[in-house]
Amino acid sequence: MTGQLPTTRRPTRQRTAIAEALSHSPEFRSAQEIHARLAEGGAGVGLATVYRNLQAMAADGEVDVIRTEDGEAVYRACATEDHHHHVVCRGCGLAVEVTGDSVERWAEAVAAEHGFVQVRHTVEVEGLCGDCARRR
Amino acid sequence: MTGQLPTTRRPTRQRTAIAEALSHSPEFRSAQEIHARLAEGGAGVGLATVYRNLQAMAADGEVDVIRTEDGEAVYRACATEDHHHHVVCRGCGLAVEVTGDSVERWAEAVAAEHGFVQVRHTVEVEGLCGDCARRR
DNA sequence: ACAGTAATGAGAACCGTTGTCAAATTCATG
DNA sequence: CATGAATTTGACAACGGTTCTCATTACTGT
Repeated sequence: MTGQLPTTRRPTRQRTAIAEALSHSPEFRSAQEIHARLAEGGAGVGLATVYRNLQAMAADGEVDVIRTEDGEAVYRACATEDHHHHVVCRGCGLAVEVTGDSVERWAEAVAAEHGFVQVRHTVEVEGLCGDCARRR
Repeated sequence: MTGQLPTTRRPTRQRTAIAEALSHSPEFRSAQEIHARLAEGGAGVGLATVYRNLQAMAADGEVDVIRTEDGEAVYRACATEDHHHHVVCRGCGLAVEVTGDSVERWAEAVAAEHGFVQVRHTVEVEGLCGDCARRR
């Protein structure tokens, strides 16, 4: 069920710069942050271009996207190419990648049980990370 | 006893209407949807008021908030009693309630594994129900 | 009833994101 | 290398959800 679509992407200076910038940061970055970083780095890239490419990369599974608490989309180079989820701290925003075969199976099974096909699922786990919990 | 923070909330027609509308829907609703529903229901409530109250309710833990894939905030009355999830058909909207102890345990375990506490989770499973699948 | 204070509503302001479209870049060919 | 077709880019406008502003209205305790 892996689906590398026939993606026809042309390698451009901008696209490379964006991927590069992203790969150098272990943290999640917003499109605006990347745009700013590229701007001050001399190699300016249009804001719209940054958005477009990040979206495309996310669609291709090259990067992870999550929404911050205030709805901003933030991206990060994928640590694993596989399908996975995140556990997000509602205190500091720390996000940890986790995989969970059991959830995948459960989702698939419970959907099939009711005759559903082409199943997709969204799982969000949030809590307080150790540091934030201690800090309260 | 833990408690009701000294929240000085005044009971108003608007606030009640919002809570009411929310409690009648098992699904997550956006502020705009609630605003629209109240509007056509005769008892109009200002959009800003809907936003303010939903935020307040969320802050007080009366309702759950999650962000849709496109960044919109959606709210749902807290199901303190029967915690369950839904499998929603993206064709016709059919929603089936399902429970899943395995998911609950997985979420708890995976969070604890990374030192997270006060864990909450949201799980949404979507696909095409049998009818819709056949119809394509 | 009355004053004090929280809540409301209409609309403007915000801000992240997406759309527009002409100009620039890339690729495949001749 | 020249050329043309198809992508991609970028500046800026437009969008949409959310928040802010502030005058007006509705509760509350006395």
